[in-house]
Amino acid sequence: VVWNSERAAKVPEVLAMHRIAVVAVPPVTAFDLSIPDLVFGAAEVDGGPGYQVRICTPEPGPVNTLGSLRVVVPHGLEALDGADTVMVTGSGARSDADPRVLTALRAAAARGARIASICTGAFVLAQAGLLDGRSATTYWVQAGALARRHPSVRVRPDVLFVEDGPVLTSAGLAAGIDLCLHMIRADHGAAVANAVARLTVVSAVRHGGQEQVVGEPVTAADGSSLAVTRSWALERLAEPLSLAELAAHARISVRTLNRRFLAETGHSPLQWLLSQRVERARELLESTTLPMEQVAHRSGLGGADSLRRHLLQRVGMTPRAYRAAFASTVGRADGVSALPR
DNA sequence: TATTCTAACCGCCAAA
DNA sequence: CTTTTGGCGGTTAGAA
Repeated sequence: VVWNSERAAKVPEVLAMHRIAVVAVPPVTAFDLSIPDLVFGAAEVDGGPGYQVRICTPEPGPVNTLGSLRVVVPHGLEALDGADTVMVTGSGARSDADPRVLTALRAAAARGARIASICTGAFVLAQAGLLDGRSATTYWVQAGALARRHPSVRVRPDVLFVEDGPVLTSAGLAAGIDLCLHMIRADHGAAVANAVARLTVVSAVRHGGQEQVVGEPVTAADGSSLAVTRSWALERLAEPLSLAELAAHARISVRTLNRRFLAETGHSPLQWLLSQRVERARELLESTTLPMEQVAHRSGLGGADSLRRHLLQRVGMTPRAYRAAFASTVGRADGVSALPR
C-alpha cells in the first residue's frame, strides 16, 4: 500500500485547504492510516470541503507494520509544519516513542494546531505531555495502562472519543472514524459529516458520549442496562420527559436512574437529554428552514429562548449564526436535505 | 437581563 | 460482609 498525495496535488492551491498530518508511529497498522485518509478524503468529493491529508513518519519509506500489508509512508515530519490538524495513529502501548515525533508534536501544539489520536496513539500524546491535566481516552484494553503510566491524565475508558479543548483522543479503530467525522462536523457542520459518513458506509454519526462497548444483546438480556430506555427516550425527544417517566419505563426508582445514567453515560439524565436535544436541533437548523420556535419545539427544547441558551452554551453559537454557518444550501423546508447519494 | 418557581441532582443512610 | 437500591432533604440548574 502506497499512500500518495496525488489527490492533494490535483486540488488548486487557491483553495485554502485544511491540512492534516497523520503521524505514523511504527509499528503501525495500515488500518490506522487508512481511516483519516478515507474519511477526510471522502469529504473532498463533489467539491466538498478541502482536506489535504499527508501521512508522515520520521523515516519516510517502508514502515514496520503490525499487519501483513507493506506500508510506504511518503512524508517526513516536515509535514507537520503548518498542519492545521495533527493525528497520531495507534502503535501499541509503547513507552518509548520517537523523540523526534514528540518534539514535532509539542511544536505543533504550541503553535495552536488541533491534535488528535486514534487508538493507542494517545500514549504518544501522553508522552509528549499534551494530555497532562486533560481528559482523554484510548483503546479500552489499554486504558488502565495509560492511567497508570500517566497519572495526570484523566482517562475515560467508557466513551468513543474525548474532545478536551484542542486535543482529541479516540478509542479503538472504529472510534477513530467517529472522531474524524466529529472533526468534519465541527469544521463544516453535521450535514457534511453525515454525507461523508454515508460515503464511507458508516450508517450514522455516533457522538463521543456513546459507550465504547455496544453489546446491546448482552446488556439487554440481563436487563441491567438503560440502553433500551435511552433509545426509547430518543424516539420521544420532542415530548416532555421527566425523570419519573424515564424511571417508570426502566422500572427502577428515580434515585437509581440517576446513578445508573451517570455510570453508563457519564452524564446525568437531564444533561444527556439536553445533549441529545441540542443534536436534534442542530440537524433541524442545518437541514430545514423552520422558524426557531419550531426547531426548538421539535427537538424538545421548550422554546426559542431555551434553544438559544443551550446552543450557545454547548456549541458556542446562536441559532441564527449556526444556521448561517452550516445550513445546507440544498436543504429543503420539509426537513429532507439533498445530500450526495 | 432579572426574577421566580420547579424539577433535577446528589450525599447520606437504612434496607434488601 | 459487600453491593445495590430507594427514600429523604438540602442545594442548584433550568424553565417560564
